Amino acid sequence: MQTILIVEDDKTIAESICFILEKDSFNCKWFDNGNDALEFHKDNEVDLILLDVGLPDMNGFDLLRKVREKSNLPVIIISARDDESDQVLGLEGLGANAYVTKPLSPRLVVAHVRAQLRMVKPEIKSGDSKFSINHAMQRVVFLNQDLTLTPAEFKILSHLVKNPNRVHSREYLMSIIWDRPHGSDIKTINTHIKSIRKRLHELDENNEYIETHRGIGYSLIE
Amino acid sequence: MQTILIVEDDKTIAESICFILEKDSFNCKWFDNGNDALEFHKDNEVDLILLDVGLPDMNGFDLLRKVREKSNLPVIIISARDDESDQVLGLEGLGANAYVTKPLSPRLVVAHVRAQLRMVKPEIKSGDSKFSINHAMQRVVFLNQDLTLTPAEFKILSHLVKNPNRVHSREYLMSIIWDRPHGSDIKTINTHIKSIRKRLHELDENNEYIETHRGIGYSLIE
DNA sequence: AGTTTTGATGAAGACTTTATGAAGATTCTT
DNA sequence: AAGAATCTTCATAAAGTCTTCATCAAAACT
Repeated sequence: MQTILIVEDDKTIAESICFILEKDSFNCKWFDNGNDALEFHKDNEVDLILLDVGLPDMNGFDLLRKVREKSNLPVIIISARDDESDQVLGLEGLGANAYVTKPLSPRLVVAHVRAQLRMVKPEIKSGDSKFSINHAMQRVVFLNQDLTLTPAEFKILSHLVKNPNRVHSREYLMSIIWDRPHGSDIKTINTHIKSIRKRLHELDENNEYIETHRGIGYSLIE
Repeated sequence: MQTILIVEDDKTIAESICFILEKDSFNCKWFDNGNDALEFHKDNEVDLILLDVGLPDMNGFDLLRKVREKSNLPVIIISARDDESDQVLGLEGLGANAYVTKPLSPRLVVAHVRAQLRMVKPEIKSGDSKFSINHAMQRVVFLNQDLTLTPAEFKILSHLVKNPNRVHSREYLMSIIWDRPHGSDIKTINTHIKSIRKRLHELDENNEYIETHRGIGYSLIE
């Protein structure tokens, strides 16, 4: 589970953000002042900091500066001031990753949190799928191994990986392979699926990941 | 140099952002519509997209969705609407990385760009590559030996060395050889790759360092 | 159970993409 | 301007991929 550190002196705001974050199964740790937050950060593993720059004991920017001396974990600044030079200072000068201005909705804050964490640990799907996509190499990663696929196979499998647990018709999978209409036999898909399955079996004998849905199409089971 | 793609139909805004970005030594590419931008993204290496969601030909969100099918590069949304649900949709639903609302100052945009790219960068090369680049001499060092390359070969190979383990399309490799568009046959790249491979083989018989990705391009394996 | 429909499988052939060697065109040097 | 180096094109060979087809197996239907 990922830990979010929230540094915010307004208890109401902090609580509502924490509430949503925890509902989203984050571990949320709240501090109402910079020094305590810094202390916690020193000894604990933190994945992201939500930082109100208007703190009583310490300027939020100072806190950010101190954090940045030790780590470059994502920091989202919360500010009551919609001041441009503040934003530029925070983002560029001190290395914050995002800047949200009050009034803020907790839902939006969570969206920002997710957006940041997505970058640090890309491709975390709901649940921990055995599949992920290596865009840079045009490969599908299966059980931490790169699968070498033909272009058509890659197009099909990556689409299944992106949309698991739902049935995709052969017609639709055909349309993924070709940019423009192509008068090929629909059964071609069967053969492609066959070779994808074969490659998957080479890495994992036991399981059936691609399920056939009679009369409809195929789906990938997570 | 990093390439920023800016998709924005307001010429004034686009130009002022481009101006600052280029002064900051980014390579900035502007499109006033989604389709052209998508086309460019297909064949070129883009490091970040600045996306106005209010486009004439295509909803910006659709563009983002299409981009996300192929890559997970950072996307910053520019929007005239300060609408919370739009922001949440962009950030969470479609995987944008930041959301900036108009009116915007170019300086702030650049700050956001830097903040995003800072996160992606940690592709620090582990120093144990068999390749390195001697810029001063315009040479690639391979197994501690200087490789004599022609200008075109140097441009291609040094780019592969700088960005190993990812596929580079022939179109993109072409654009590296020539500064401005050049109506040459795309297959020219095959010939250059051939001669680079030949030179590498002269120093190391056994291994295949440049991998062919059918229908896509080439990559250098570390 | 027998028939029909649908999918799986393996292999052949068509087709597409890439590699290769060499020739022609271009550019650079002297 | 001649010669050398480089870049591009071309034809052909080789490799890889896609599609089709025939056959078998499995499920659904009577």
